[in-house]
Amino acid sequence: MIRDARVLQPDFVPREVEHREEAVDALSNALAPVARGEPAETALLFGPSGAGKTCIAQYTVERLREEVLDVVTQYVNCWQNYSRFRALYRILEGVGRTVDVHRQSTPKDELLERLADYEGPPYVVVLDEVDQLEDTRILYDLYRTQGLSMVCIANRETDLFAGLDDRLASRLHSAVRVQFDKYGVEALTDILEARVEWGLEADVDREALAFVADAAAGDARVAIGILRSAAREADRAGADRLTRERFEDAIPEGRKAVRRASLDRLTPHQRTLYDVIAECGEIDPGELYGQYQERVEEPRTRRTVRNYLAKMVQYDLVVASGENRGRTYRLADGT
DNA sequence: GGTCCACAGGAAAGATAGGGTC
DNA sequence: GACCCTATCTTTCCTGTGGACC
Repeated sequence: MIRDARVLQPDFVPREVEHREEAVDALSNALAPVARGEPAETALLFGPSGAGKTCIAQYTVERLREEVLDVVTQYVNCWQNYSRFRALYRILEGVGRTVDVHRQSTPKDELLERLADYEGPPYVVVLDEVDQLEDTRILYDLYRTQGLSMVCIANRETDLFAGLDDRLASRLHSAVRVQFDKYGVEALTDILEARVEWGLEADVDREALAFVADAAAGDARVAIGILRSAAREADRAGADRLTRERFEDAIPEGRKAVRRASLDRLTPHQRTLYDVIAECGEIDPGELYGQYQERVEEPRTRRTVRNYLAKMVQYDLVVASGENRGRTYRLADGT
């Protein structure tokens, strides 16, 4: 059943992309000056989760590496590397300048100096989930770094620009923008069909894949998660055919897998808050804090809990509605 | 209208952990 | 091993906002 499991992984970058030719062209054009040894234009990729932003960025950068001999690239997930220090560390890692950098004892200004001293080939940095950066001043520092080009990925343009100072915002307004919309059922079906062709030895009809695409509501991560879950179950059962029924059974697990990836990033205290909200449906902050206090041995202060909740809202796990005394929390749709 | 209260979120200080240096 | 430095997390203090109540 499963010939190549890699193509069913969420971070797989295909050799050919489906239905995103315009985005690939726009990004390729922005990066084209690199081939002449010049810095590329800054590119901003916006769109909802599962719309293919990360995949297209990595695909385009990979094609660039095929065409240009002297180019260095690095992918930085700003969700995981949200502090200025971590993000800079990852960027320096891309050019091999972290040999004697110690995570706890090297001032971040020194990291910046090292980056400024970089004199190698053009360097393209993909900053994924850039709106998660704690300190967006790093973008200004990168913008000013000679020979370094940025591809910034975020869900919404307003989320990114809300956190920027005026100086940087005005510079980024001239950057190349690529907007991604959710995939339609047809497009998502094509993507699934290609994955089946590359990675599975199975009989799957297009109608069943269209059913999966519809269930995923335009989110490629969810669609591929459902496909992966169904393929795994069929493999275990020794089946050689993926039917609509099997996909129907795989939908909860496929969705759960995507959600699990987000929940795994929560600390135990954050997870307790998430569980309380999950059980109560919609809850006000006072009640939420009370229940949280009862469930953990050493509860954090209210202020820290507010920080946790703000982070979970940023992660799209929780939705905060209303202001001040009218504030309530509930789980985000689909979680 | 004035007061109280619950809440959000910024700023600064404190606590902690990890690594380097002597 | 003691001390220093730094990043990160947490707490404390504070201000602003808006609903409820008198």
